[in-house]
Amino acid sequence: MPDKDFYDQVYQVVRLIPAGRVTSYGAIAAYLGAKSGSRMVGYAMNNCTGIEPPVPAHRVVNRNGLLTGKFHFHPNSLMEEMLASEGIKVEDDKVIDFKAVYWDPSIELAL
DNA sequence: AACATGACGTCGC
DNA sequence: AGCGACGCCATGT
Repeated sequence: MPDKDFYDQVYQVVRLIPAGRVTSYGAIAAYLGAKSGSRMVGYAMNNCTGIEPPVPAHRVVNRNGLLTGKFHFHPNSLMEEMLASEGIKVEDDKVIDFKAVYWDPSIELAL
């Protein structure tokens, strides 16, 4: 699979997400330049399971702060547990105070 | 090479 | 405000 570097880019950014913070697929996509490739980010995450080092995909949610990929985790409840373990409150599969814990790579990593 | 799919996002109704 | 459809780009078959 060529362009695997794209995935690595995504993984790298996700790994840079500080604990207790979350970001959106679109933000990562935009940071990588594929602002319209939000799906690609999610697709990359799909492959993140089983790679090394592990990627904190639980810190990545959709634009609504919804844990869309929650069902993709081994135990579908692991995601919110990990988030809760980092201080992120999750309710009804969505992040509480999303904007408060939001972490935008385009800003935090500020090129 | 073409078709179908996907952990999203945005526009339209 | 809630639901449906289209668009984008890369991957796999």
